[in-house]
Amino acid sequence: MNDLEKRRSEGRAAILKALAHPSRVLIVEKLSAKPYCVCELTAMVGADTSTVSKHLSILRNAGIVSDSKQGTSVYYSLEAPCLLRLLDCVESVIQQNLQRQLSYLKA
Amino acid sequence: MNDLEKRRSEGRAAILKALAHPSRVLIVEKLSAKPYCVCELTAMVGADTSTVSKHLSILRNAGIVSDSKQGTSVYYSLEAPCLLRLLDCVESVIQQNLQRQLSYLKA
DNA sequence: TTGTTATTTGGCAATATGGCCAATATTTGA
DNA sequence: TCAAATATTGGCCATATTGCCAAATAACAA
Repeated sequence: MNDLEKRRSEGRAAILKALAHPSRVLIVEKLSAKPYCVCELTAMVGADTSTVSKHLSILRNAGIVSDSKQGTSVYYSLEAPCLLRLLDCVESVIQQNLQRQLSYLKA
Repeated sequence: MNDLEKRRSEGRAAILKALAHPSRVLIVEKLSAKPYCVCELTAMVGADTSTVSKHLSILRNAGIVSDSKQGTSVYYSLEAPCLLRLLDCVESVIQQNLQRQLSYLKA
């Protein structure tokens, strides 16, 4: 792995890592419909506000979401629209795995 | 987050987690061209054989790659073709972040 | 059988991640 | 100004991840 490849892989892995948590996946899916504030997302995720806030800051640092303050609330929006197709691909891997398991059961 | 949503997010995050490591991203990119054995991938990644073997087992457990033994070697192949488009999306997020940083510099 | 090559597995130490609580802004409205 | 509501940050602990070494396993050839 040369230096260029190494930096490329590290950059890509960093984005994937930012997505790779159940709560963060859920947040991205919810934000694909419309922006939500932290308190709304907190209710959806079902964790402490501070925990959700930290998840959001991870997504923001990765450039996946953006925030804008309105009154005392902070609203988050999805920045990268292609992420939904990305999740579709992930879903197809899951479906393929299920198919495989089914065919093992039959055999 | 109800139970269905919870399980869905966990499943998707598990796949993303399997991808979210520089060496594993590199492996997926290399395997998109053609299958390689562990020793070839070990050379590409530049880590201990045992380390690469463990990375491959993580990818295999996620259904992202499959393996087939040929002699004393084990060849790994990419199972999910859409993963390349997934990486393209990740790349576009990176490019978008760069654009943003550039426009900050200009301002 | 014995040795060689290729791979996997177990074990361990270092580091990273995740979650809650408590403390600290920040904005708004009484 | 003071209190209330919303978010973020710091601290701490439990758990997970990663990478190397050493040991075990598997296939093959002499």
